[in-house]
Amino acid sequence: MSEDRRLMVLRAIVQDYVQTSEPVGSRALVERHHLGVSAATVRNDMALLEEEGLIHAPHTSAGRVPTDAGYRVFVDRLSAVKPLGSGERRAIGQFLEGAVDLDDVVDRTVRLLASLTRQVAVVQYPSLTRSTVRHIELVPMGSSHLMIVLIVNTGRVEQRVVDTGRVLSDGTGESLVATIRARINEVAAGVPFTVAATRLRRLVDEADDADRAAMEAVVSALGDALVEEREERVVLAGQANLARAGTDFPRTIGPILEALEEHVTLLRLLGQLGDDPDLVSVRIGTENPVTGLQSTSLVSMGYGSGAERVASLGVLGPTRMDYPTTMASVRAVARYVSEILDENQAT
Amino acid sequence: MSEDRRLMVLRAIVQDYVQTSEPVGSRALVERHHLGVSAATVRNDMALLEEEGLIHAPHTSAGRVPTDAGYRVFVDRLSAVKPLGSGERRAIGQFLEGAVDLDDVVDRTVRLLASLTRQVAVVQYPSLTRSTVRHIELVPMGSSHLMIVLIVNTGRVEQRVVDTGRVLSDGTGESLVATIRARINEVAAGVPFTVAATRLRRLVDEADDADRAAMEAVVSALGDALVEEREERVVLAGQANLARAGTDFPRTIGPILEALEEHVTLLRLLGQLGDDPDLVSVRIGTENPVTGLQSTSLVSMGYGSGAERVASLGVLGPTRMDYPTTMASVRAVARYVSEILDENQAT
DNA sequence: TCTGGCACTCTCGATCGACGAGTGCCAAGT
DNA sequence: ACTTGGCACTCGTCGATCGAGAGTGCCAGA
Repeated sequence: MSEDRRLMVLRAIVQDYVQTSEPVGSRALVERHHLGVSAATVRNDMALLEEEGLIHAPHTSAGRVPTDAGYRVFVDRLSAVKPLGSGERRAIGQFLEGAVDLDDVVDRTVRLLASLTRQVAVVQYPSLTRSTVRHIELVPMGSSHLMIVLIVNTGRVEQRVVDTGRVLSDGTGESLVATIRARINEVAAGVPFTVAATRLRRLVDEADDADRAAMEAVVSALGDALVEEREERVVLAGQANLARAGTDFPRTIGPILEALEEHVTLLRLLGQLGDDPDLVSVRIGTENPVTGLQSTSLVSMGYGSGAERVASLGVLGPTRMDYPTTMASVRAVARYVSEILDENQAT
Repeated sequence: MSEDRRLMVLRAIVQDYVQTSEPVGSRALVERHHLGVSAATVRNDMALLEEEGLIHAPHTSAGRVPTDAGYRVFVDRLSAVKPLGSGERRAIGQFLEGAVDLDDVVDRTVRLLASLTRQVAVVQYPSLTRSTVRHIELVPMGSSHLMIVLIVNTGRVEQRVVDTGRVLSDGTGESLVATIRARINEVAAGVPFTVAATRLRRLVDEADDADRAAMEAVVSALGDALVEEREERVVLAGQANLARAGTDFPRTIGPILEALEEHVTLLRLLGQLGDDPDLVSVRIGTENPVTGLQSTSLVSMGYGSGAERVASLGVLGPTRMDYPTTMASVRAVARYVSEILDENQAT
């Protein structure tokens, strides 16, 4: 009853099932994989694997299918992340090269991931809270309004219009804007967002009475940009891949699409990465708390400029998925995007 | 053989079919609609309608289903846009109120449309080419790089980083930036984009030799923002609604989802509006050239601040769709969004 | 021109049986 | 203590058959 062989059998089952998408029986197994034993032996092993809850028979007289736990063991102990071919590496580079914009980078990334893995790709925008302020620009609009443009080290840009409640188009107004601009950049530029937020708050207290109202308006708008849930965004691509694979996927396309429209829950999901930020995280089927995604697996990884991971990206597909290859793609893309952000950062 | 009655019959067929999604027979028709005639008479009318190509029988002994041409007649001659309830109007207002951003407006709009119509919603970002420049800001980054922030009257903001090829952090560099900023805003602010583009180009020629290179870099980056296909963007929501309606929709969910990922073709589609920009445009089934969307109808309308329509929005659903209600929703949302943009414009 | 009646056509769903895949278990072999 | 071939058994799948029901087309009469 060698435990090793049982795991080999599990591995073979997963591989075959992923490839054929049909329950795999003992006979087929011994034919396709040269385990040195007979079908009967494999059947015994299968019975044990089933007892352990790693595989499962849809009905009495069908082959076996891996359970979520089975996939888990496969991912953790029976497979290695398969390195990408050089062609694919090159394709990634070419596809992401020449993005002009953070928006553009994110857009290309999500499409690339989707076409690479033929699954649904999910990319989170670099989070503001984990970034640093690069510059804050104030642009007067109309007589009393001010547009605040916030530029972050990841290249992300947010803007907001506030009413300062006083005339800005005359001489004193203009110098006020200049003063505020200088002040806030002085304390905030190059500083992590969380720190900047508190420093800015202090700035309001120090302001002259005359300028306080305007300063207050600007600072609280900046604060909003952080608190607001909108600051966290995800982008999807490849939903069509859910339909492909014909009837393969459960009839549950509806619930999945619905779950994908709940960006808030998606973000929460992406946020829960494994411990090591440099490792690909895999969440399989029911390991995943979100209703509607319990027949899917999420393969994700953090990315970001510098050492910090500022956001995550990943792909979502049926639990019956080619994990080694998918993991390789996700990892490669995450690394590449990180590099690109690094370059932009250096700029 | 009164033509009028025949059209009444067509209308009844469309209405019933939309509601039940099952082919409608002569008996059911006379029962549900009090046309003052017998089933046999209706059958004769149906035979004629079929000859005209307005309805069609899936098989010998089933009821009739409207053809694309039948829906067309229904939309053009047999239905009025059904005004929205006051509750719905209020809901639209509440949902769109409090958007902080153009991104936010677009995002809320697309979600609103999707949930209102229970179909796939499509919203195009206000096109740059049809907008006017509000302000252009230059922010030095690092020693020789410049971030250009372009603010448009619709509230849209684009940014781009260029390398000017000379040091900007010293005194002369700073004054150079100030000069360029002043110059370009002088000629471009408040001006339609197309005009601004040519004026800016001229500015390069007039520049001092010393400053020309920097000016050139800035202007050509601004030009890029226009030419680039990226400048046109669409946002989708409600894909899950395709799956809802169970098997109702053809098995063609896959192709539809694929077509929806081709943003370029979607944009072209949205671009082809009817003549009157204030009217809802309806494209039914095969009237639509895009492969994969030929079993769907697109209900769309332009929107935008001021008199000009700067972009379109709409919904996409099965040809078997409640046209009057959908058209009402699309029109209401388009108008509301236009209002909001107007307000922002005024700001 | 409309209407009731009637024969005809076709789809849909249920039933049934043969087939085949795959298992579980047992007894024998190593 | 494992492994293996054999064998009976279980079920799901596939195809054919059949009846019911819905809907039509057409005709003859009002």
